[in-house]
Amino acid sequence: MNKKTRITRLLKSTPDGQIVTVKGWVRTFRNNQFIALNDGSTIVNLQVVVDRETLPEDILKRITPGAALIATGKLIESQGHGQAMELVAAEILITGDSNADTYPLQPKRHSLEFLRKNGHLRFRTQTFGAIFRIRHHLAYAIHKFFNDRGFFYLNTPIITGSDAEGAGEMFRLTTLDLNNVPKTDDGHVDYSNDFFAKETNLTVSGQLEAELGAMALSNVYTFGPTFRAENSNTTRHLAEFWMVEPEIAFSDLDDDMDLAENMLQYVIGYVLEHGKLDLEFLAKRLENEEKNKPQNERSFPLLEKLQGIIDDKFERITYTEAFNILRNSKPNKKGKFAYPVEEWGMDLQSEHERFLVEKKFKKPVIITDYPKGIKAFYMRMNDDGKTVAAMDILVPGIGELVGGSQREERLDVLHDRMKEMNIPIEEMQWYLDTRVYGSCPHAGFGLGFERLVLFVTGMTNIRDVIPFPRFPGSAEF
RNA sequence: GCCCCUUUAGCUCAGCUGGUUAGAGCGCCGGACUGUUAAUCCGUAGGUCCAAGGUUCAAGUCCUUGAAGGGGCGCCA
Repeated sequence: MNKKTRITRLLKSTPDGQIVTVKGWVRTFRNNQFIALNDGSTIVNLQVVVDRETLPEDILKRITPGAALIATGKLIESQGHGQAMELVAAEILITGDSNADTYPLQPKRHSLEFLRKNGHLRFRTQTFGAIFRIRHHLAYAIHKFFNDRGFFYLNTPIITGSDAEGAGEMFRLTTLDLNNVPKTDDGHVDYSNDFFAKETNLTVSGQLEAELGAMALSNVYTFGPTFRAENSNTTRHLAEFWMVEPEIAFSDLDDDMDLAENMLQYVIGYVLEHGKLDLEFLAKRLENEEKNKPQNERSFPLLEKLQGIIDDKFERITYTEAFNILRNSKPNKKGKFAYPVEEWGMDLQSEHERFLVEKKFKKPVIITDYPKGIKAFYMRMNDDGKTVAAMDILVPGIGELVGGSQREERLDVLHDRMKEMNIPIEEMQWYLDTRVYGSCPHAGFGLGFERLVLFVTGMTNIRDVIPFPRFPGSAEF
């Protein structure tokens, strides 16, 4: 079964009549003669030419969209115009038929909604093939980026016994009989007989554990599944998503921003090089999609947008600067914002982020030094006593792509902050110990991997860039 | 969780101020075709107009409720 050549490799060879075997799925069959065969290795189909004089009638009838087959024959320069080479089949072996009457995918454009409903087959379309190849390249590039810079890949727990991460609603995990939940005398759930003998959840972030690693290995990163039980119904949220969380010791917020910016530029450069054909396809797709939109609603052409990320430095402004820009902006003065910008300390809404990124600066913007009231307990207090050393990277079309901060390394300050925000200090001693023993300035950030894939592919719904999306009311497969 | 929109053939959609037998393109099926590129040409079949209730002489079309899907907002990555 191993004697096959993947189409991506064939395309790099010179066709001179060599005998090759390809294995893949039929996309279309034209003129009873031309099979467009795709094996998933590339978006490009290989044209397999069959001789209908010699090919048995029953085989000919079974070459239908979606059918799996093995074709062996000579690879020659194509006599047609649409492709450089083609395979003249001497032998066709169909390994799996596909009933054309019931196969949902037709050789035509389908809506993303329809393909979402047929999620088990959408991998076989050009669009989703491209998306998931790009997703792979991005994941690989992230590992490569960190590895090449001396970072260690640290696996933080998926099942967590810590409920103080404060990043959102958690999924509870238990083996208790839900029809007969044991209770303690005071009426609470008795976890003493549960699998872990305590309350456990699916992780919402590996950051706190990553900090433990960074305080010994210096530079670490996590890249794993993350879960949020929020009832979020948007095109940018999932209940199960993948997050990248580097953590760097002896570093401050500037180092953190540099790391994030360099990483984004590196991985986007990597896909521009290694996922060129897929990106070109997605770019054309986006262009067609937006043909009917009025000019001012169209997004920037995909490839130029990605090249711009590499060529341009990100804009860096403080929350206070952003606040002033927004307060004095035209839409704010004309009352166009649903949330007027009036009081320092307010959280920035989507409409504000979009104004800054898409109208004002027209490139990624890093906003730093947020008011302490709207940020997490572990972020380092600035000298003004009002803001923390936090940073969010906002990008066009997505909004928040990265959220990070310098961590509070001073035990007394951290202690006070935790008290202030009602974080259970007793349960967090393991975390505080990093500040008790050999504390140092350190920083890190979280990158929503699917949001990165959204940004790079130009797709607009996050459910289309993860193979098996989980969201409120839906956990198919 | 809140707001808006959509639901008509396998898919993508049209269907006017309510009025005869609900249409198109593509797909499927049948036929033609040896250089096609989502092939092309000819032909046939294919409908619980999302569901329930209501208004009306008459409802795909109007109203109410519900379901499913999409978009926006909030929560965030």
